[in-house]
Amino acid sequence: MDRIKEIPFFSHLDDDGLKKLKEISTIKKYNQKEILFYEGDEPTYLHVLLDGVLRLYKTNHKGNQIFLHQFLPISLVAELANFEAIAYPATAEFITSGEVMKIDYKSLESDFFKNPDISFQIIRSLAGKLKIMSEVITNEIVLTSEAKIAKFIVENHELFEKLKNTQIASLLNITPETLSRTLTKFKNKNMIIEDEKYKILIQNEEALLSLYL
Amino acid sequence: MDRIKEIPFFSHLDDDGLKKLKEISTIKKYNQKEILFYEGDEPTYLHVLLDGVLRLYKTNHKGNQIFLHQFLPISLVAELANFEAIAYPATAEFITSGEVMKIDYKSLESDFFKNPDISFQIIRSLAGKLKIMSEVITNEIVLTSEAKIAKFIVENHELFEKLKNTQIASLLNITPETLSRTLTKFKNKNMIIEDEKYKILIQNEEALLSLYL
DNA sequence: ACTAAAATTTGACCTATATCAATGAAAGAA
DNA sequence: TTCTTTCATTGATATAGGTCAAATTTTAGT
Repeated sequence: MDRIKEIPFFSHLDDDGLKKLKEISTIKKYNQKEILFYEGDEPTYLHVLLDGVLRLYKTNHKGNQIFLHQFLPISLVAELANFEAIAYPATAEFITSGEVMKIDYKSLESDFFKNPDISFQIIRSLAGKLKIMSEVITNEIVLTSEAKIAKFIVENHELFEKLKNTQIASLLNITPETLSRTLTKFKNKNMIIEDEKYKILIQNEEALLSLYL
Repeated sequence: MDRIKEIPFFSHLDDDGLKKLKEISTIKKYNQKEILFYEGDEPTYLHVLLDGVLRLYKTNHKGNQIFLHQFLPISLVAELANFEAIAYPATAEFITSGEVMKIDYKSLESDFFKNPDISFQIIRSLAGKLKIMSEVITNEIVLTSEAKIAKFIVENHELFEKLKNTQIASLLNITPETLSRTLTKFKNKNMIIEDEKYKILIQNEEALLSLYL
């Protein structure tokens, strides 16, 4: 259980603090596709993702998943619901097997909030989440599909080698058809070329940038 | 300058803390339509809105404003940019005349973050902002226009008396035409009636709820 | 290597909502 | 009150992107 020390969030704790923390927390393993929490659930735990990839999404009126964010270890998960005493605003699903530390939030609040180091870590973590949300808003509300794709190519073109187009489409909350059509358009305009299979090379970065900046 | 004491954010400060705070802050008045900060600006101050109504919005590729939130006094504004050392992700414009306290953030950080009360207030404030962002995402990405309007009627029907339909449309990020057509539809389905001019009465709340829940 | 399943591409079509334009109603100024 | 500007309504049209379906290509399992 000395893994707690490796969590940046708690690395400043003294031995006494670590002991208390162990008392109010448990570690649990999850399989792929298992749900950590559902949109609407009441929060009792503060979750720290120790291992695996956790996907956060909302569901729209048609039942489609709207991708918000993917958590990689080690990170604090969905702390908003805890601090505001509201239900989780999104669903968290493991897309690989994984492991989380579940901390009883009520105990944490009373014991640890006096600790400035912890408070500061929480502030950083909340600010980080806010940044993610702000980016979600930019990507989903401000940008068109074409702009989203252009941005993704510029910022993550190496992912085209690693991910299927269906997966990329799902990260961008667009359909694979739209992604395919738009990539074809970009190729026809010589903005990108497909060097070898699934490897995209940017030919005209300015043109791509101009689509979203 | 004893107004600082009235700011919930700083109400727990002792006299010494208040004195320091005064040294690193100024109060400034703004006129209607003045801009507090633009999307993309680098933050140097932490802003506390003391008076007036401040609108936060992003601008899309066509130059349209996308409404995010309206701040009412007294509240801490746009703290994300400060904590994450990134540029402001949105523009803040006064829609009435107003007044803000501008606090030099760097000094605040070094002096006040050790204070657990302040840290806790900041955590609450960040969590509050996160909640707003989460609601923006729900409203803008998850809901259809019809659902947004139904939700607005259920939760804010009294605002129809106070605001023009163009203003409501802008709060919902839809066009006045869409709002008008949808209201007509709701009236035809006897979900709402327009009692007297601009006063909307809900006739069938269940039907409205079913459109967005 | 052979087959079944999954992913991609392309075309045809659909839908929600924006845009544009015209008309009428309300509000504010003279 | 009358005039002018703003606001609301309605119809016609445009458009981005989704849905459905079929053909083709790629990937994975045996």
